[in-house]
Amino acid sequence: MDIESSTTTDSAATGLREAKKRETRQLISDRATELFMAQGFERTTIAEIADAARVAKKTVTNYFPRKEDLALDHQDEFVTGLARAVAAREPGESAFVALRRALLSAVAAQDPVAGFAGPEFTRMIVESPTLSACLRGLHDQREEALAIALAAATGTSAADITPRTAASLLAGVHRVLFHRILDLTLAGHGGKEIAAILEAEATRAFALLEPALADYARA
Amino acid sequence: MDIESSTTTDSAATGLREAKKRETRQLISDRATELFMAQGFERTTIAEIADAARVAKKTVTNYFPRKEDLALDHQDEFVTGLARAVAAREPGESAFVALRRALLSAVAAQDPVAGFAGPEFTRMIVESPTLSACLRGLHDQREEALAIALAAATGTSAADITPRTAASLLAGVHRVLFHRILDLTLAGHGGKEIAAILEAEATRAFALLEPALADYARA
DNA sequence: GCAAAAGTTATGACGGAGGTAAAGTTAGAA
DNA sequence: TTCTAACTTTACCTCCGTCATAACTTTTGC
Repeated sequence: MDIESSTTTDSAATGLREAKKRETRQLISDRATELFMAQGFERTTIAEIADAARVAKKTVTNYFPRKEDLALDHQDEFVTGLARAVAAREPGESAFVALRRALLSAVAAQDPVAGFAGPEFTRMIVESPTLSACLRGLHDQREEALAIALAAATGTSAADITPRTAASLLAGVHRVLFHRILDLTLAGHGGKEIAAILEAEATRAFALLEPALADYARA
Repeated sequence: MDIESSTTTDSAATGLREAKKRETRQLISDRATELFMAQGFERTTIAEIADAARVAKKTVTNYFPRKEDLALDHQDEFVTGLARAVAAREPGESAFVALRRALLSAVAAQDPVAGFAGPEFTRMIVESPTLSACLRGLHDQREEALAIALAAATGTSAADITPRTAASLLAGVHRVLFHRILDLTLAGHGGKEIAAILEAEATRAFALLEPALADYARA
């Protein structure tokens, strides 16, 4: 899922114009990704991307208002992931258990949203201060969405300190493990190897938090 | 303490140049703060600040490489605060107890580093995406420094998942309460009132985490 | 005590991101 | 076919952050 809500529509509108729009957008995104991977995010200018895609500079910034939007996709899926895991938890399951299960299955599936993004993509992000800052913002939004979900699940106000603290703790564990995957990816480890390491470490990390939140927000 | 380590020296070096340097730096900082408060961070250009301080544009960016540096001072104190609290904990005291004590005393003292920065300053930060992103980065650095301190305190590697997770949890609580102070400041509450609210909420927030980390890194 | 050298500071000029306005072009409707 | 609305393009602008250059203060050699 992309940033724009328009992509949630089923491309039902009369095809030709919409189709060309999609193509143009995808073309720009592809060329941008290629250039970012090849020469880094900061070293790539919007003008270069526009030239590579054979469009005007303004067309690029029209589809992607900020340069970071060209690199970080699936933002909405990332931001809402934890909140959705809590909302979809099984009866009798606590938020803690649901989020631990979500992380372990994401690790087992080597889900890009959990941090399995490949060495080039990972290097692109950590080498760019702009993208790193953007990623921090996404983690923040994710925690905020989780706090709202926890407030709803426990029948408390979203301004209350308890759901906000719980969200911070739970999202914090996810964030630590996310960055652990990034670190291991940069160290040259393969996906399967990382998944094996992470399964053990995630279990330990959640075990540390378990005494505090094992029963919080039980459905 | 400022960003530059040069300010740690006692201004012993031959006076004239150093003195003028200090004066110029302070003058720029003062004019910048005035303008930021009056018309907001994003709406203030470096050229305006330079004009107000009667110096060249480049002189401003020479002292303050990035625009954010003009607004956010005391960065080092903020970043190292939690790690220092752990390093200076009393014998028999756990990291959890030391950090709870540090927060409660900072709240009682209405310490700016804890978030008591006044309504204008607070509004300046939250209304500026740039400054908000910068603040997120500082929180991140603070957590990282805490992780290193906890690894040292427990005799584990800084790459280990346990100190990193513990740092995330403890710094997370501090971050939630920091933003709570910001929210209450923006809502128009006074410092004493906020301190009273925060004392109760901080106690609750730490109580939530206590079962997990009460004995972690006991000195 | 003086002059040259060395390091530091301020200055003007430049590249890139992001935004606005107006004109040209193309898809879809009457 | 013709008109309307949208998307793309062009040109221009502001502003941040960096590069090479000029001016100054302190230090060093004589």
